[in-house]
Amino acid sequence: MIEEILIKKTVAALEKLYDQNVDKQLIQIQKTKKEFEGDLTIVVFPLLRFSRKKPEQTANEIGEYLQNNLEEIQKFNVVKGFLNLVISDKFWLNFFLQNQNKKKYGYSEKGKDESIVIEFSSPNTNKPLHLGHIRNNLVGNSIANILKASGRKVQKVNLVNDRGIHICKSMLAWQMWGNNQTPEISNMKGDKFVGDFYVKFEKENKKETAILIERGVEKDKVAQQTPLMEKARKMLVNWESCEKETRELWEKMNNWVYKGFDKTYNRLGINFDKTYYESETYLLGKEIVLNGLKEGILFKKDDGSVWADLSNQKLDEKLLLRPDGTSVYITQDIGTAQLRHDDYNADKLLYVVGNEQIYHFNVLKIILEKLGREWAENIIHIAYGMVELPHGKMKSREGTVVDADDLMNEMQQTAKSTTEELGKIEGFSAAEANELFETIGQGALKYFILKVDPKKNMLFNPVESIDFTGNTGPFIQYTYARINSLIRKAEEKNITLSNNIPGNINIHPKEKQLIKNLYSFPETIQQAAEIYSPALIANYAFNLVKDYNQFYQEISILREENFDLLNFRLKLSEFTGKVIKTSMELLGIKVPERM
RNA sequence: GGUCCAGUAGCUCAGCUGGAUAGAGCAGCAGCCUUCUAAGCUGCGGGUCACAGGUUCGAAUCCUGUCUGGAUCACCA
Repeated sequence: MIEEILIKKTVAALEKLYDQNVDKQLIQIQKTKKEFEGDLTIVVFPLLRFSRKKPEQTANEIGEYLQNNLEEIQKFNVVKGFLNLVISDKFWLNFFLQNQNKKKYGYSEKGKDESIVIEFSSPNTNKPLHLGHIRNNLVGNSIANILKASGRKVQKVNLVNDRGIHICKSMLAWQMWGNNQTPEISNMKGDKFVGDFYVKFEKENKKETAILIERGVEKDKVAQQTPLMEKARKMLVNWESCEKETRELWEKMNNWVYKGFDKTYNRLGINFDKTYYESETYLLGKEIVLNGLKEGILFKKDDGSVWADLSNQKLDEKLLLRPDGTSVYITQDIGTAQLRHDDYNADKLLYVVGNEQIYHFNVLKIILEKLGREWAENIIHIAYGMVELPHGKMKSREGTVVDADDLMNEMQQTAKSTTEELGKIEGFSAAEANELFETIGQGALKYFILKVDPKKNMLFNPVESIDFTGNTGPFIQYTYARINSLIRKAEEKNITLSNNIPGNINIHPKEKQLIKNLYSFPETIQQAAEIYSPALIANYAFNLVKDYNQFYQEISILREENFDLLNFRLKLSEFTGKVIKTSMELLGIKVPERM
């Protein structure tokens, strides 16, 4: 890396010029701002105390030294305390030659010593997937891709919340009001079918709640005391004691849901190396909790419930087992974490889970540590922000939930009408056209979500949010297709590309800008991997594409008569296309050959 | 009330461990297709970086306080 070389040489310069031994941490190198001449800039302010001279003079002296001692430095200029260095064309061309034909340029082995298990998606089997899940899936999947590209060993796992009181609610509702209907008979997607019964339960339970309130029962206790809730709790006890009828119903309904989920996952392009089910891990959690009780780490209350005392950590007490012995969310998470650790013994256990569960993961880590699990410190909660709608949060009760399948359909439809309006599907078969609409629709949706920092809450406006121009997925896809078209045209003209690019060709500023962009791709991937941020990749792709379009618009390629220049520009386009494709792959977005 | 997160252009968002005159896109206005895909390119207007202090040669960035919004503190997950 040129930056590292520069840092070393700058340290040497300070030694030579001022007889000072300077920590390389103090050497600040940044990309030169566009309005100044240069490629890289050294900020000399922090070095003044070593030179004991004015900023301009210090910068000039260091610049002089670097130019004389580094062949990569062609020239330099000084603006205030900024030493702007112009890197020689030869260096950029050299980089270009060495990397243009790499299959997976940008990928590295840097992180190969680290193994990671990443959990994301984690659906409940009582509701269909919605926009919030989409963000979770896209972020999780993309982070997994990025980590892999950075060289780390990655296992993607899903954890299905397939048991618990909430699941019993939809089961109970189906039992009571289902009339033996099935998704097949009602011609519905299985997850939607089951989800409707969950809603039905909540509705009926609300009615019962209202009645109890009328009778004067305390408001905050009512929700737990309705006849329906009692039945649901009883069902959960039955389930945990493996009562046959309950288990059969449970399996039947969950299978409906899985069929539905599979369709959604497929369409989103999401898959996992392993799927955990809480029904298979909660017993382990229970066992760990009971052992903790035996060892006196946990304690039991008079009603038989089991708790962890976290007052030493300035937290409250935390329930781990209900009085009837059934387990709660965190109990199963304890079991799941243990199992996952046993299965993989990974260096890091990542959980992509919404930021509303930050407290939950803090507590989980603390309890695991209390229970003597040293690996608990390897648990990292990647807390992503909520997706908000113009009216605020999504609320199922108010019918403002944006359904995942519906949204994808709408995206495809919008892609279709926009594409047709632009008259871009000449020569496409119906199947090809449909595939293109899907690619563009998915690209728009995925990019829209992934371009924002995962940590932050984001706003999704169903009517306005998704554009196809500007900083969008389709714009990036379009540029890729454009490059492809260019390469095709070159082939039609029987132009044979050559790897041989003379070192003395004149590089246009727009071309250099592009090369610099390509140069920074690998470090961008590393950075994105370190901070778990697909947004970095998205922004990178947008910048790259923007610069390419400027180059494309300003410089003629196929009309260039000098073969070396023609060849170089085509090669540069090809390389750029490859990097666009790779970065979009990291985001889980496909690029079309034509659009 | 405690804890955590956020507040940057009319709107949606970038701005990495402090560095140059705070950037994109959308929306608005004005240009560019007989020439490589106009889902593009060029230009214009648009800002008290919530507010007030502090640290620093230098603060949107770090610290403190205030205001505003959100999350969380469940025998829901």
